[in-house]
Amino acid sequence: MAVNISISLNPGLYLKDPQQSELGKRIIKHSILMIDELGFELFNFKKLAEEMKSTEASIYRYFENKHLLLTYLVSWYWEWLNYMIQIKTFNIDDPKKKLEIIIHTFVSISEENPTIDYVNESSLHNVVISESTKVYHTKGVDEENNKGFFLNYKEIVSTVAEVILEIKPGFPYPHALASNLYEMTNNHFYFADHLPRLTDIGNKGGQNEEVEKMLLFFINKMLA
Amino acid sequence: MAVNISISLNPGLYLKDPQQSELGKRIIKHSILMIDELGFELFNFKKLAEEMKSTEASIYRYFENKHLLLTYLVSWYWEWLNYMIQIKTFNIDDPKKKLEIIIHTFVSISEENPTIDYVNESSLHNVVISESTKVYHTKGVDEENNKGFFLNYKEIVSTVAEVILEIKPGFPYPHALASNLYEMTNNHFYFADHLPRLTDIGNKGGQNEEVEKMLLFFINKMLA
DNA sequence: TCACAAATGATAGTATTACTATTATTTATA
DNA sequence: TATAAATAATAGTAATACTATCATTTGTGA
Repeated sequence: MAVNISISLNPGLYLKDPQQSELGKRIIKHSILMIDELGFELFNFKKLAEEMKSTEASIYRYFENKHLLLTYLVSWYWEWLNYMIQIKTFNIDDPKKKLEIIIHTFVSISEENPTIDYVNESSLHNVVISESTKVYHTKGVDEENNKGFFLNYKEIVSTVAEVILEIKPGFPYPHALASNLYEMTNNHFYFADHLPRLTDIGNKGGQNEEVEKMLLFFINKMLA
Repeated sequence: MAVNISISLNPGLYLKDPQQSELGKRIIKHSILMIDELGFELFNFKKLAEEMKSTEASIYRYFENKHLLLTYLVSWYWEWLNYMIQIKTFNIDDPKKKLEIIIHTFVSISEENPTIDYVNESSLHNVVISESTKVYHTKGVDEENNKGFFLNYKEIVSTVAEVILEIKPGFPYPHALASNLYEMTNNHFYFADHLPRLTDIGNKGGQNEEVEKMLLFFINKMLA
C-alpha cells in the first residue's frame, strides 16, 4: 500500500510548492541531509545545488533564501508531529494517557515508520534539535509570525495545553508547560550529546527512554 | 565609591582582552547595543566600526569573528549572573530561600544597579534572551566546549543543581531542572513578547513578576 | 624629552555568500 | 507536434567576512 501523505504548509514559506515536483522533493531531501551534516551556517544553496546536481537558480525558484527553507523544514516537522499526535491519540479518552502518548511521540517520532520517501525523518529530527530555535530567533519574528509561519508550533502547544487542562482543570500555566515539554525534549537530546553537564541524561544508548522517563516524572509532579 | 569589577572570561574567546583598553570597552558597549537593535544576523563588524568611529581592522584585532564576540558577550552575562547569585546567596542558609533568590536573580538581573559603565545590562539581557542559543547551536559546539567556552553556563547550572539537591536530596534530575529553569526564564520573556500563544505570561507590564511567580510555582511542584 | 614600541587608523584587496538576470535546453501537455 | 512550463547553464552584482600593508598616534621608560 502506498500512502500518499502530503503535508500542507503555509504557502508564504515557499515561492513554488516543493512537494508538487520532483525537483522540489529533491530540494527537501538533500537540504535536510546537508543541514544535518554541515549545520545551518555552513549550508548554502550553492553547495546544495552541487550536491543534488542542480543549479542555484533552480533552488531559488522554490525558496527565497535559506532561512525560509529552514523554516519550511521545521514547519514540516511540526506538522508531522501534529499529525502523529492526532492519529495516536484519536480514540483515547483518558487525558493522562493522551499526554503520555504525546510525550512518547515527542521523544520517538523519528523512529516511526517512515511516512514520506523524500524525508529522512531521523535527519530532520536532528535538524530540528540543532537548528530550530534559529527559525524564530530573528529580527523578523513578528512579521513572520503575522504571516502565520509558526502556526504549526502553536497548534502543538494548543493541543497539549488542552490535554493538560483536561487532566487538571484550572492549571495556571498550560501553554507554558506545553511549550516547555516540547523545548525540553529537544534541548536535552542536544545537551546529552554536546553539553552533558547541563542535563542528567546520559549520552550512551537508551537516550529516548531516559528523556521520556524524565518528562513523565516532570508532568507527574506538575499535574499531581 | 567606584567599584572596579572586571569580569574574567576565557581568554580563548578573544585575541586581545577587550576589558584592558578603551577601544576594547567601546567594542563591548556598542556591540551590545547594536546586536540588541539589529539582531545578530544583520549585525556585522563593518557596521559596528562605523557606529563606534573605528575601523573593521581594529575590531578584528580583538575578536576573530562575530560569533566569538557574541559568545564573549553571553559568557559575560553568565559570569555576571554567577557573580550576582554568589553575592546574594552568600549568607543564606535555607536552600529553599537560596533557590528563591536565584530565581529572582534570573528574572530581574537586568534591573540591578548597573555595575560596569561600558555594559548596558538591560540591552545585554535582551541580547541573551534573543540570541544566546546561537552561541552553542553550531557545528563547532564540541570544539568550543573543549576549549571551555561554556563553563560559565555550566557553573550556573552546577550551583543551582546543588541547591536543588540540598532542598531535596536524591532528586533525580537536578541539572536538567536547573538548566530548564534558566532556559525557561529567557524563553518565556521571548515568547511573551513575540509568540504569546506559546506561554501564559502576558506581554504588558509586570512581566518579571509573572515569570518569577511561574518559576516559583514550577519548583514548588517539582520539589514538593 | 627623546626614542621606541604598541595600538590604532586608513586603505586596499580577496574569497565567499547571497542573491538576480538572461538565454538555452529539456520536458510535459493539449 | 507545437507550445508552454520547468530547469539548466552561465554570468554578473552587492554585500560579507575576512587579511595585509603601511601610516599615524599614543604611551612608556631611560
